[in-house]
Amino acid sequence: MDDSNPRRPVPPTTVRRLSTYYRVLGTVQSDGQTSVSSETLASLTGFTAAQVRRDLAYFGSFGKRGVGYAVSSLRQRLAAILGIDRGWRIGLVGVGNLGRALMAYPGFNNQGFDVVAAFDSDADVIGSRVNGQYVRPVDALADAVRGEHIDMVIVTVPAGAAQKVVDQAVAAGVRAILNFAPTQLRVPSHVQLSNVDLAVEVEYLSYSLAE
Amino acid sequence: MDDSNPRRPVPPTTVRRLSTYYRVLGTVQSDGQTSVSSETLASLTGFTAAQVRRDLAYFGSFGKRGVGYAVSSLRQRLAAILGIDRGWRIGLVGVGNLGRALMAYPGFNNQGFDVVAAFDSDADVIGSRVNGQYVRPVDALADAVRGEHIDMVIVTVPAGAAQKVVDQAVAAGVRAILNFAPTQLRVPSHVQLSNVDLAVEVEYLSYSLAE
DNA sequence: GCGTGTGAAGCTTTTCACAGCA
DNA sequence: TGCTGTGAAAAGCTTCACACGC
Repeated sequence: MDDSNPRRPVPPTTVRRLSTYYRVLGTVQSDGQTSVSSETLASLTGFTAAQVRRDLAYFGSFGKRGVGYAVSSLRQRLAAILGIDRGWRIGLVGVGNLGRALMAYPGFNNQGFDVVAAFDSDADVIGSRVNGQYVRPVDALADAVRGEHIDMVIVTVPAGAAQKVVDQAVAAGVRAILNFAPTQLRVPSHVQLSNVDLAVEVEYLSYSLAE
Repeated sequence: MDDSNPRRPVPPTTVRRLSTYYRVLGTVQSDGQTSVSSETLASLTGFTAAQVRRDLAYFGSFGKRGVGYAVSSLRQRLAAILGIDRGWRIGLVGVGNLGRALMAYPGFNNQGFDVVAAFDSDADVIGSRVNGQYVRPVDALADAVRGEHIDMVIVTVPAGAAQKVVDQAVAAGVRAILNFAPTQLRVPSHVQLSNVDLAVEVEYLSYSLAE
């Protein structure tokens, strides 16, 4: 079969790895390779070859036995599966250092994601231009979500301000929230929420060192 | 038992959650609560009560049946378990927006982690002061790791520059690397490596929306 | 021959459900 | 009574190992 619609439930761990396959396929492609084996993808990503094959097989039979995977078509497939070929419209709230870093991140504004609006509460920042966007006041968020069809909001405000931002975005009909504030957010079940906690991995390393 | 030394192997997932318990216990403590139940910790973190109890039980019997966990002593315990009471000395390489965001992150430079040195390759940034640190040239990294006993290096440079930075840090004897560059790094097995890929979660959300 | 795709086994992690203690 | 700590069961994920097709 070579359908992109999974017949079996796809583990979240698999989806997160797809993102990495997509990235390294870009570099493999730049290197002029047209075919790549699960073994090679494994060594480029740090996962195992069995994981690579299993992960891809959730979505179809993309490889050729005895050969490997066709780089360019696999990459396109992954883009379709991940939905990064859909031009999601993203609003970013909180244009501090982290917000700016994300707006400039290669593979964010670049590959598939359009940060189409940026918001902040700081009068000194509002009206300034960051990465091609004029920063608007946070109060303008709800109208922008509605009027400019924003699908996803990235939250890079301080923890204390995050829930209010999210409530406004949700009320205005946003479909997904990516939260970088170190706080637990409440959203209705029809809104997708993902959290990135920048402290978790340092503390994990700290634990590993301390053991 | 109430030893902090686990008798059974601790799942990595548990360690990552400890970090979140530690954070929310801070807010519980500020609220003046002295005791907290697994149910409450669950609702504050988004995990389940069973997970909370199981996670903590890996390290001892910290709770009182019928009551809950003593907030302040549990928090101290977690700090000891995670090793964030040890004052790890951290060097940060790449003082772009992401690097600056991390240096200013509440609960980084604050709670247990000291960014004691910052490095960059940009002549315009070198010598400037960021979050209390004078930015030094990347060439000074190895000497600093050796002479100033840096335990951990945070890498926030572009992907293409990351491996070289890591090689220098490793050669100079660093024990752990936290990598934010979207690339697979090679380190010897005695060096702990963790990766944070900022694109993974957006793409995960994108997948969820696309389904 | 080679490398994918996949049953089956093995391992990890979560959830259940309740005994036991404050 | 209320809530922890934990065996046991269930679910989820990874690894093994090999049949299959290029």
